[in-house]
Amino acid sequence: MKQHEDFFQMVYEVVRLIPKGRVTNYGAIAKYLGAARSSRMVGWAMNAAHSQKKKVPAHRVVNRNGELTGKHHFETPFQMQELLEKEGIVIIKDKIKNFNNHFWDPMKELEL
DNA sequence: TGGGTGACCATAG
DNA sequence: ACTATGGCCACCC
Repeated sequence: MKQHEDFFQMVYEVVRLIPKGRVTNYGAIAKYLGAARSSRMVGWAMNAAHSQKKKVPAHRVVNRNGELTGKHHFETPFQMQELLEKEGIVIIKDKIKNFNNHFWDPMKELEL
């Protein structure tokens, strides 16, 4: 029985709640889940996201600077940027333009 | 037991 | 903009 698998599922659930055209970062998700495990674990969870039955919009998760640090883990290195641009997000040199305007914080958006 | 690594983060200079 | 440092925690030698 692995505890981290529950954590993975929780991460995926949060990522699925990210609205189209919005993005968040690894640390925000870790914080929302109680920060029991660090943001590294969120990134690690994304590493396994592609093998999930239910799809996870992993392209909507970037690092704290709005950089597409996870692009190399997609099928092609451009896919992450293409998916985001398709949702109306502008990316310059692997960095999201107006990141602050697109940022979606689960702590603020999901709290009652 | 210990070192290196990683889709990270924060702070300091 | 950059580097350095410490923390984080699971994984793999």
